[in-house]
Amino acid sequence: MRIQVRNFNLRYTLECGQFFRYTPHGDGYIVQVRDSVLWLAQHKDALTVKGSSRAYVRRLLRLDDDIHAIEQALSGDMTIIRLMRQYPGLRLMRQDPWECLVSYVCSAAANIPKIRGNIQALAQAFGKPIKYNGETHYTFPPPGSLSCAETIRACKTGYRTPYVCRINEMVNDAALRRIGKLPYEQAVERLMQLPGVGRKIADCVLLFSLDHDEAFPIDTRIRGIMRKLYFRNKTVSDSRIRQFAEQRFGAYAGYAQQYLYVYAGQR
DNA sequence: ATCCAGGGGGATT
DNA sequence: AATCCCCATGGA
Repeated sequence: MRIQVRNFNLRYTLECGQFFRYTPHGDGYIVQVRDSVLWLAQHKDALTVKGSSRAYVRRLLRLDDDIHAIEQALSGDMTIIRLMRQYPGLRLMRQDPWECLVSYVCSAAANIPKIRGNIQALAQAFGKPIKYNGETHYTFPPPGSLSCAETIRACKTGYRTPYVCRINEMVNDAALRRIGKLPYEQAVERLMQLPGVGRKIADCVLLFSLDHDEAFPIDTRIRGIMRKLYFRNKTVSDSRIRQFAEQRFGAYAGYAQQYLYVYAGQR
């Protein structure tokens, strides 16, 4: 199945650090989300999809986002505009909220290869096997199923293990959807009530799975590049950075953040 | 506010 | 082979 796309780049979108369950395969990628396994490849403005529907992929990759409106909204900042031209087609994704939450709780004080290992191991230990193209993949376990602490710990989640365990009994898909519908600050507050979820992880979940494009996750990489670009390398608190981002980038601060993140990453 | 434990992985010695 | 460093959160 094919989808015509515009202003979209699959590689930038999958590899920019927001999403963990993809593997290069052939001239495309195998992508896993909750219970789905699909294969995606891009040639020019044609996206080829196997194993999923057009509607599902449009939703996952936010193909209906109005890039021009986003560019317009961020046009007050030449750095961001330049980065949007440098990485054309880099989109935020709309991940599964539960899988995104668990992934980012595991991400605390970790790095991308380690997080990928955690998620893969959790899926293998708790998920259901599914065949795709003769290969066995594993679904991501639903809320309520991550209850055995020892098994979770064996997935090398370390001190995050009790967080995963408790979150597993504190939320479900419907609760996350409801949180996502709250105004941004209230949603942050609610997510931060979960153990192991601080401001950064709350912002990641809101941005990458719950359509809160105003969220601006601040990790060390973003902190560093923000200081360098906007604070003359001076030490500034996260709340100052957040305040600056809010007034400079506004409703699409999260998009700005993702461009800054890749930019800061490759040097 | 400031400090530091925590687990695992990578780099350095 | 031992040691150092990184890192988001939570608790002291």
